[in-house]
Amino acid sequence: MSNKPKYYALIEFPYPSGNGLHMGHTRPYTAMDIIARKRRMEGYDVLFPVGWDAFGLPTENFAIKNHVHPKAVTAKNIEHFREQAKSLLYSFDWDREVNTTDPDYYKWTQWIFLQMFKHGLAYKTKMPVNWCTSCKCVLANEEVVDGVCERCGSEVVRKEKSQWMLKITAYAERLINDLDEVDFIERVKTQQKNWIGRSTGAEVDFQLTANGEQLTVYTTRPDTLFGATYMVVAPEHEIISKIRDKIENIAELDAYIVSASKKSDFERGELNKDKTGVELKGVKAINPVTGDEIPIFTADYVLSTYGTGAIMAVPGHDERDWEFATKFGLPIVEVIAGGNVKEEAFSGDGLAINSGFLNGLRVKEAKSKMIEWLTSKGIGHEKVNYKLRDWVFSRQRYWGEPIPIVHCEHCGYVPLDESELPLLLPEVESYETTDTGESPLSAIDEWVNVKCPKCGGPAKRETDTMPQWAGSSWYYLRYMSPNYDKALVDPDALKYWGQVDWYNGGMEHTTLHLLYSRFWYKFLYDIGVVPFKEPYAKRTSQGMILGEDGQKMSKSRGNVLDPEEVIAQYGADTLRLYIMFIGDFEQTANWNSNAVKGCKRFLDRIGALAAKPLLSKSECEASVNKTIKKVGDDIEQLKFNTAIAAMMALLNELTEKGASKEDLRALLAILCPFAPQTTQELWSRLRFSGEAAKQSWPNYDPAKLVESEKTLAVQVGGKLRSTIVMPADAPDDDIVKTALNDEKIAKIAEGKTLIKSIVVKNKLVNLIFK
RNA sequence: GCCGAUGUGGCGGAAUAGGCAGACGCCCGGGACUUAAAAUCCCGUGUGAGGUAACUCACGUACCGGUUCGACCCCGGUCAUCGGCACCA
Repeated sequence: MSNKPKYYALIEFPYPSGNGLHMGHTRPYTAMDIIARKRRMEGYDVLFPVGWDAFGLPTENFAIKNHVHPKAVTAKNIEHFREQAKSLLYSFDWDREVNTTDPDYYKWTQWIFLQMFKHGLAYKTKMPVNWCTSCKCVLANEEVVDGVCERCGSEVVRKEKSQWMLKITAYAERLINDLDEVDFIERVKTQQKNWIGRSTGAEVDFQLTANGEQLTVYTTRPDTLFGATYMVVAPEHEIISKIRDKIENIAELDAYIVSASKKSDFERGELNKDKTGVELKGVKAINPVTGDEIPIFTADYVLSTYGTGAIMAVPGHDERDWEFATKFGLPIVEVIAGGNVKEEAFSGDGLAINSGFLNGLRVKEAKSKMIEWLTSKGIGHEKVNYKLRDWVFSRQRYWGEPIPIVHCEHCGYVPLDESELPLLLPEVESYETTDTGESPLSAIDEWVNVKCPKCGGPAKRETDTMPQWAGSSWYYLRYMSPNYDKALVDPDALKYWGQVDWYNGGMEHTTLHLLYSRFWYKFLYDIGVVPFKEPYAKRTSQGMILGEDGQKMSKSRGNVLDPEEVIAQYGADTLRLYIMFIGDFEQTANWNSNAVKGCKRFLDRIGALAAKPLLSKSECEASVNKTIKKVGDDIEQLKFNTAIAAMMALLNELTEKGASKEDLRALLAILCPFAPQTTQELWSRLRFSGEAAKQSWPNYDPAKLVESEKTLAVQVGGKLRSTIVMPADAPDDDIVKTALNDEKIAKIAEGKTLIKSIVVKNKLVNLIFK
């Protein structure tokens, strides 16, 4: 903590896998290292930390296979990562390392969980979950990709299990709205918004003809209520049991429900072209605006987890309802003019027809009028829904933070007293999940059986552990005061470091880590632990590095390139330069072994230049000045590739014209964040004082950016025909006159009259002849 | 299907407040140095045509069209590739 302005630059801390740091790490890490180094040169007090996201499955699986403790595996992997990071010359604050598996760390992860529990944001519930058949573990929705486990690629099935959940949905609205307050790149914002999936509509009650029951639906198109000709409920919907005695075809219905329950969410989605369903015969619903009795179906295209699990079907104006209605011969009523509902559903805008008091209104007006009407009659109201679901927070594995909850027969779920934290992960004989799908912790009787903290009666510990995302949801706070033991972060340190100023990380974490950690931070804000609404002021994202063949680097493809090999062959500076020069930082890029040489040559050529006799007076002052500005500006915009190109161009000019001491001093200073080793070596050889990395970032002189002479393009009819040299800011008339006198232009102009000329100051003149 | 990107030489990529397309690098060709090779240095390098030559002309930023004195850039449409979401009512 100093009087200098502070700057907090953050990378996503690595999972220390057995494979070590890979090429994918070097791009974002080098980028942020360059930012951090530049900030230091600019006089900031910089926090640029690193740590280890060390809980997780690969380590645990390795431990099971090789009969070693995950702790030992983790320690070994971390050591390897640390060495690699150092050999890449990353300027991390090595005295601030955090490790999510360290009890002094996970004590606070457990503490946050307890606060969530106390505030009703952590709850346990029986629900269908995603079960990975290979990991033998529950997965969050975000961890299921294309119906398979994100991590191991094995099949994911549905299973009923009692699970700890975190109520992220309670923060859905703020997680969307507060994106307006932060500087995140647009695609991150859009992706988070789409994932949260906010939609505005209405809930509407439909009376049933049986048992005095009613059915509430959610719809985004209340304006089409007059066209609702049937209803559909999800196979899991509770209404089925409530009116069971009135249903005439109960056997048929039960068979359908059983078959639906056997399908995974993914399978249900896969079969989306062919709609299936069964009518609940003997019971009807009443359309509240038409008074018509309409049939009720159950079909698995309606999801129990969204809205109310029931819909009003408007086949005229919803594609899925249209398909279902066509297959089952149900009436299709047109209530918005503009399409041909006999041919296909019409979901566009138009005027309401066949809709009583809505007739003649456009969709938007009709919506609000209908909501107004429903509200006044007490049978409906406006409603916002989200696609986001609550976060499944239990894992049936060993290598994670134990959940600090005890279950007592009398008192229910009872939180451990905070003084008992950390709840240590006990030693076990086997790390393998039990055959019943329980965590290995469940096998340790003396750990499981405890006294209830509330009533003292017999109770059992929770044996599930937290998912890997827990520790990473708040690690950036711990860096501010890694050894503080009275709270998760020292309030003074927090006050000093504030928000993360710049956080760069992968797009693949947009709907996982980035969303989760924003959620945790908002919760900590609500309970007064942190002072801002958002943890990260700025978020950027790098593109992927692919193999030489344009494919994702993977062992099975055999196209993996180890950073260590490149360092051994060319040195760390060359790797750093090339990974930045490879292309647009935000775009995917293919590795090219040949192109690496260019960066190596660049560094060698600077060395050669520095070894030559120096000029006493600079011949390239203007170019040096311009390059300082360009490199500085480009770094801020993550345009490292053009920053390097500009330095290469400057070197070409210096090589041609000769370099002065000051030319070299400036070039080495702006190159230093990219290639710290080479620049320091040359800095010493040139007997410059101090360290290259500790120089001030060079200033450029704005006055010297102005050139006294300009080369202007001369166009005829928009096509380049010649160039002329003019004093800067020459009057338009002079420019046109000079252009017309130009030999080439005069030739073209022969026998023609000039009818128009356009002059763009200091750039070009365009002449139109007739 | 929806959302978000992207499409430029042999290759990676530059250039958007609409103003000299191809910066920088790789590859490739020619030359110098060397007994030779590597390394290094110098020259050339978008395509086509013409000229002994300095050069000149035409074409050219996925495709079709438009706006403009002028379009890689803006507008309308089409195609392709990549990423995300996907029966979300």
